[in-house]
Amino acid sequence: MRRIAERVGIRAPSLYKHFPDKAAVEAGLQAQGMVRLAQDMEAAEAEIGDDPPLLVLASAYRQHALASPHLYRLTHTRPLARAALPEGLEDRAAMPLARAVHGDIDIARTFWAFAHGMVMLELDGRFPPGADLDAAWRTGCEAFAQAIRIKSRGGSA
Amino acid sequence: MRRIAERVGIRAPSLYKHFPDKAAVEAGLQAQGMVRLAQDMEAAEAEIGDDPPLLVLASAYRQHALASPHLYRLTHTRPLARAALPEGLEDRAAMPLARAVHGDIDIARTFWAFAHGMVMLELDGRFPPGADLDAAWRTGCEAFAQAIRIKSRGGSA
DNA sequence: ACCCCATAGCTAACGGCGTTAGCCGCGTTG
DNA sequence: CAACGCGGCTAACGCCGTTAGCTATGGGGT
Repeated sequence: MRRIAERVGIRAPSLYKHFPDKAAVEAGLQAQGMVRLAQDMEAAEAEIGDDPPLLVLASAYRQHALASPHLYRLTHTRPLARAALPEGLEDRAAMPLARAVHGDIDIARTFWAFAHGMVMLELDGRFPPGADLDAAWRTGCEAFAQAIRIKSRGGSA
Repeated sequence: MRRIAERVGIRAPSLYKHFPDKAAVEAGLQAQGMVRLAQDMEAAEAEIGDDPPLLVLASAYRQHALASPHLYRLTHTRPLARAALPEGLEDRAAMPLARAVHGDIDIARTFWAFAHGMVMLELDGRFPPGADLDAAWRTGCEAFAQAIRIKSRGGSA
């Protein structure tokens, strides 16, 4: 809080004239993080073209997280302060993935967990130094793409 | 540190006669967390039988994390203090999964990320209240099992 | 047998954290 | 023109990890 205050040219206690406590500041930053995620995912979706959709979304997700790791952590590694979130934002951020998996909620959640896990392990420096993370991302995306194909065998073409 | 000391019937500064600092205590706990993980994964591997290996390992992993969430966090959400780790322990914990994926390192890493992501999202209360997590776990395990089958089509039977 | 010193406890205190209490000046509003 | 509230400020509280420095106890060497 003191450091945030300093960046704004203010003393720490004055922050409490604008936010009730640290948690509220974090909630505001979470909202910002969700907005940026939604924007980045929508931008990625628009650029899918003929590439594998999951791989495009996954690459964008990874880049999103690595570009501002602190904000990513703040946004995604604690309970989401939904009360302080613009209405519909959470869904908006999830829609590009939901469309890519043809609305299959289990695959969506599973793929989300995969991407979040990959990102967190990378941010936390958990992979061995030489690990080929691009290959791992590719492998994961292909596995889920295959799962979608199988699941929709009886639903569409 | 004061709370740990109290549990041992000691004052906080006396802890520093046994550990150089808080990070060293955490490293010790990380080592304990890794030992338990290795034990739990080995136990799961022994009970695979005719069940899907990935699903058995995944269930054990999830149970392991949910059984002591604080220790799981401490062990797996920060850089691993490898220097303070018994030699070979990290590999030992990874072996059951490595065997289940027939040594495919990319699938192993990917599956690990999936499991870690699922666990972290659950621990952080990130899933919507009614979410069917068992179904998500099942879906993920099946997707990776399928990926293994495809990959080994040219290698073994 | 005795001395010595390492071990392992203690209290006091430091700087940093989030936070609260209380003060003050300025600008807007009735 | 007075009143009030908004948004700054300082001082201080209780928590945190950590350090300095004191002390008692107990095992080993002469």
